[in-house]
Amino acid sequence: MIGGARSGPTTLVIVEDQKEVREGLVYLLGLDPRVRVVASFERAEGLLAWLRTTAGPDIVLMDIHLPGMNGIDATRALQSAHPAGIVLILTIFEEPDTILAAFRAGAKGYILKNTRPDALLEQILSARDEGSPISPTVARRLLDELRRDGQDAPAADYGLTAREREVLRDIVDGLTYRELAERHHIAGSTAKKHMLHIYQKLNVSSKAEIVRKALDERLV
Amino acid sequence: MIGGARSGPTTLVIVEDQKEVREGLVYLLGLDPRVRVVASFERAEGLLAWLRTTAGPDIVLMDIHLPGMNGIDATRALQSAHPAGIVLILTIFEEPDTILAAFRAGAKGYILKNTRPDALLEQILSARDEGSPISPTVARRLLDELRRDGQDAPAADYGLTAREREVLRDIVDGLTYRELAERHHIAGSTAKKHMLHIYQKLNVSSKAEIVRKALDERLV
DNA sequence: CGTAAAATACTCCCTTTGGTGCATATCGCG
DNA sequence: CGCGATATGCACCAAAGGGAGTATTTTACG
Repeated sequence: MIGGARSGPTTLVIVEDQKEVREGLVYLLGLDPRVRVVASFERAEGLLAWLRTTAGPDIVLMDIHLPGMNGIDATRALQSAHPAGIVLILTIFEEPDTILAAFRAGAKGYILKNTRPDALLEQILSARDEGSPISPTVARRLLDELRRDGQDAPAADYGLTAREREVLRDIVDGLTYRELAERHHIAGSTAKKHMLHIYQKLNVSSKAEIVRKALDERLV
Repeated sequence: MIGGARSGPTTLVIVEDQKEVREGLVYLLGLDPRVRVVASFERAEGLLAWLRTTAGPDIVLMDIHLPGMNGIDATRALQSAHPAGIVLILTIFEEPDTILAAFRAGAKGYILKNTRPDALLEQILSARDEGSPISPTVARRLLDELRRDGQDAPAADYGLTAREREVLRDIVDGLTYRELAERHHIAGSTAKKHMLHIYQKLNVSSKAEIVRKALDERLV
């Protein structure tokens, strides 16, 4: 079982097609007694076949560019077969799309190959303890991408005044003009007047429409 | 100007209320010639005041729990005054809400105080080069939170009937009972009757509330 | 200082909505 | 078959909402 109870050092598997890099990693990681590389593969298919007959390692270090099945598809396959398994992407690629795809596939971390050896080891160990090691460059890409996703609305504010935005918020919260008036210590008729202005600016004519529009366009 | 062209070492400012920690950081970071701590404050207000009279540093290390203005509000203020400035949160707190709030406020990185000194320095330097250093533990929280955001609709349907869901969709689209009735070839009073049932099932009492609830809980 | 925009407030009028009660038709299921 | 849930419909009423007009005070800005 991948990710099962450990005894002794954290067990690793490496999937990396370049022989020198693969052997370099095996050697390098072999120097530290806290981890133990139990297998390495140059193709993802090799790992998947191996896992059908053997207890899985604690962590898989996965390259992305591989002959045959790529690292992201392999991650997805691994996750669906062993949901508790920990896959860390270890690559030189940092395209936003690739990064997002990796995490969507279930990768727990994304480390760049230019990471210093001692830092690499720390990152790998952190993954075993419920962490998600992500190289700073990768993290920035990821945040940028998610920020764009989340909002990026050019914030069409329709020329609403500060007061009108306040009123709008309360309406979206379901308040009547009377309740709204009490909360802001103004007359109900004034609250209504503000709303009428908002209606004109947003080109709608009922509370239901305005709530929909405000939520859709994130005016609140 | 924060984040402006550098000459020589990366300049840092530290905002941290605990005297020992602050002085420890100043000392520790002072050992490396690649960075230079140009100021430190125990309150965010001090930093903001200082920035009004002085050219800003490359990077601000910001604690979250501070007397007076907290680190997240300070980050927001800093970002709105100096959009190019780089703020790294340096704290012991790792609550998902706090983490999200920090990034939404404009923080570029989020480092935990238990980070080893040499790693801390690497992280700080990576931020200057378009990176976003994020401690593994924090990254995991962030990914979990963002994953949750995207999907997870337990789809509470409140026992609505098929007809009621139809009516609900139209109401969310901003139709009046009359328009809705025409569209479905039923009487307006019937449309209203359906809505009254929906009100009871969802425990609300106005179109505005139902639109809000339907959109919030993805009932449409 | 003067002007324009914004915020405040009221009146009148009509429409829509929310709430209640009552009634009929249909359908599925035990 | 009869029961309950669903869908349909109407009447009535009070509350809220939408629209138009007018007017005073505050605030912002050149």
